[in-house]
Amino acid sequence: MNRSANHKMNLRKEEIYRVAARLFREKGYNATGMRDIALEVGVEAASLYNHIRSKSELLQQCCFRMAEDFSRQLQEQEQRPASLAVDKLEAILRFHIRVWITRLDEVLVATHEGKYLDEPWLTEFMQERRRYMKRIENIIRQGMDHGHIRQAEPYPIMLTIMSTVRGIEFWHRKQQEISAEALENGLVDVIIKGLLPLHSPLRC
Amino acid sequence: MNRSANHKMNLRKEEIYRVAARLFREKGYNATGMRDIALEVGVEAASLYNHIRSKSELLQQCCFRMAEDFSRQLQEQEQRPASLAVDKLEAILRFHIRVWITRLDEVLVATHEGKYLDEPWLTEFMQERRRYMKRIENIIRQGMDHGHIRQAEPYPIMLTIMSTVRGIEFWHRKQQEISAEALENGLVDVIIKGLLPLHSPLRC
DNA sequence: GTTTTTGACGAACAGTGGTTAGTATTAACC
DNA sequence: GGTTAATACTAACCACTGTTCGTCAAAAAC
Repeated sequence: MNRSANHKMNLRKEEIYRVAARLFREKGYNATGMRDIALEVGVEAASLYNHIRSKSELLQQCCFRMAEDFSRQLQEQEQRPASLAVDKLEAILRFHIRVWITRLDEVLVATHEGKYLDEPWLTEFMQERRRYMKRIENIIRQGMDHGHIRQAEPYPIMLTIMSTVRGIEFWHRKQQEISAEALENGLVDVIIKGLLPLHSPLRC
Repeated sequence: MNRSANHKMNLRKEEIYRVAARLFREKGYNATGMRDIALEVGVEAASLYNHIRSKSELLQQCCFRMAEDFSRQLQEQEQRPASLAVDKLEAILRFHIRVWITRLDEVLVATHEGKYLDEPWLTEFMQERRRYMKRIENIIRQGMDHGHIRQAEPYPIMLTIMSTVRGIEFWHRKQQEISAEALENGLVDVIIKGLLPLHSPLRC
């Protein structure tokens, strides 16, 4: 098999993967049948098995591709100087936001449908997520040690960074009445700068 | 049928509802069978239908009970003086957090499995959520008009208030290494006060 | 030009889903 | 104590699930 054939094969597999990710998001993993996927690919359900091993393999791809992309980005931030904790957190937050804006299907499947992974992938996936959260907590702690982040519980801050992006799901649904840039900057502002006005007695 | 019998009947129905909410959260709506629910209630699947009309009715209860509780709380806040926008938002946020801490099953089902509602409930449910978000946005705008909230896009702020609580799901899973009170106050702090330390040049 | 591989197909399987019908058992009411 | 209502049970139904099998046409390889 030459390179071109290999490429063509992966194209079809990739198409199935993309259709599956979209349907898994729209209808949920369990409510999406192989026949639904096949219909949108333009093929019979049985034919899908010439390209993939099983339905659960599609879910695994969704989850672990996202996990790897997130982990790789976090590693880049970890390698920057320790004094830039706030900048790291902002970069991490912006990366999260952009993924949720540009790759909503995959990231929502990984977030909402990951619990349907079979073992041992389920355990591996949840452990990886736990580790990821711990690494962000460490960066927050770093920032507090250097005095660049005010003293507070690192855990709720980490949860907020992880969870704020989920609102982007609603932004996709409505007619996107504000731009992607305004959304990103707005979300970063809320988390990084806070809600209160400059002259508030609570701020200074 | 006297009041005691009526009460007893509602007790059984309520038990089914509670079991269903827990299983819907743990395994998802579609992956939860009537036989699963029946097993935990201690009865055969067919017997459930002496108390409920259908599986989807259980989902409807989850979704619309939560919707009503949230809407009622929001109405209380809306009736307070307009000058207290920040206090309103804090109260709303604290209400959200407490619901996510004390009634995780129901609120997660409403949030994650609501899309499996049949029509016309699906449309009604999503419209109600849209309205709810608009009402919060209005409070934020109110605060900006009165100068109690710094000028910014109200939409991302609303999304953050709506979404931060989702991280509480992870807090439930782990051994709750911080208390519910510390979690609540920590989350409120991040949103209301922001991340940066007091002496940061970005704050003052 | 022949052989081999790829990929699509229709049919079918075994399991599971929510739900209903009919019946027996228990509890409440007069 | 007999009647009635409520609720439990067993059995079954039918639609649908992910997946496999054997077959066949087309494209790739030699």
